[in-house]
Amino acid sequence: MSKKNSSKPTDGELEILQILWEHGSVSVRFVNDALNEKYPKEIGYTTTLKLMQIMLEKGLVKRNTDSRTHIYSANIEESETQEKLLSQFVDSAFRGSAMKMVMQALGNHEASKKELDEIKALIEKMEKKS
Amino acid sequence: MSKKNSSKPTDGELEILQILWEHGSVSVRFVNDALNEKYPKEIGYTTTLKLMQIMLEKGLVKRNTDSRTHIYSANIEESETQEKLLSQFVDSAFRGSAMKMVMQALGNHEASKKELDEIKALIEKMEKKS
DNA sequence: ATCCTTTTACGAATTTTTTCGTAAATTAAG
DNA sequence: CTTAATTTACGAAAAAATTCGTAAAAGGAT
Repeated sequence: MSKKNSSKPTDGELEILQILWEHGSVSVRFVNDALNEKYPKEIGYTTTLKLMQIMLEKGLVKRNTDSRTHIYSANIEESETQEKLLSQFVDSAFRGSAMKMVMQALGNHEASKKELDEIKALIEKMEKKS
Repeated sequence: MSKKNSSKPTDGELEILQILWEHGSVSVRFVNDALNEKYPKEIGYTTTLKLMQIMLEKGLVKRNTDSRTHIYSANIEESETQEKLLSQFVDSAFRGSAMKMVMQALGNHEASKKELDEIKALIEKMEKKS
């Protein structure tokens, strides 16, 4: 039975999770480099390390300590996490109206024909269900 | 010229903004009552007051001090704020893929026929543009 | 006028999140 | 082997966000 942690990862934690989701199993050094590539403001190595150690305690990541450089990977699923974050975000920023948010997102985004087709397909599937 | 504040409102601030966007011009007491109605854990009156005073300094809200009970209202637009928050959220939680997020939102949400029709109309409009 | 309640202002305590300095351990280089 | 570089562990400082206690001011009730 998994203990559900209703508190969401902090911004910093989410940044690291993104890297882990994208790259799988990596060292602290790798994550720190990735962060510093992304941001102008240099982030200290021990800062990243500490954050990842905290995330380990919280169960957000797991690690392999066989070799000296510990190898970390995500311990929560990306899509599940996105689902939770999304619902909280819709509540906090769009007063619970997912549709309002979808409309805003669609309106602001330059969607490709393929993407629009996918959405249309999804909508048709939903219409059949009802 | 409006100074663009790229830092997003905190969770607490956003909660209060929601109430202001929904109800317009209201007192601190009103906001505090609304918050306490929403949450099990009682929030002290002065806590809400202080937060709103800070928001005033930041320019997130404005107030009318003609009468003793000051009347606050939002000083930033809901849709503009939503737009900013949405783009930041897509970046931080969906690695920038708005479409992935839209799909997730559509999939998880029980949409009414009317809502689906609106989206279809929006998609058609977007297809014409391209 | 006096008392009671509400509201504001202010400062500070608390909690959460982020950041980093330092030391010890391990590995790599010469 | 000795030195230098890398990594972990740990604690604590710094920064950001939240919470509240207290006092003074303003109104309302009797």
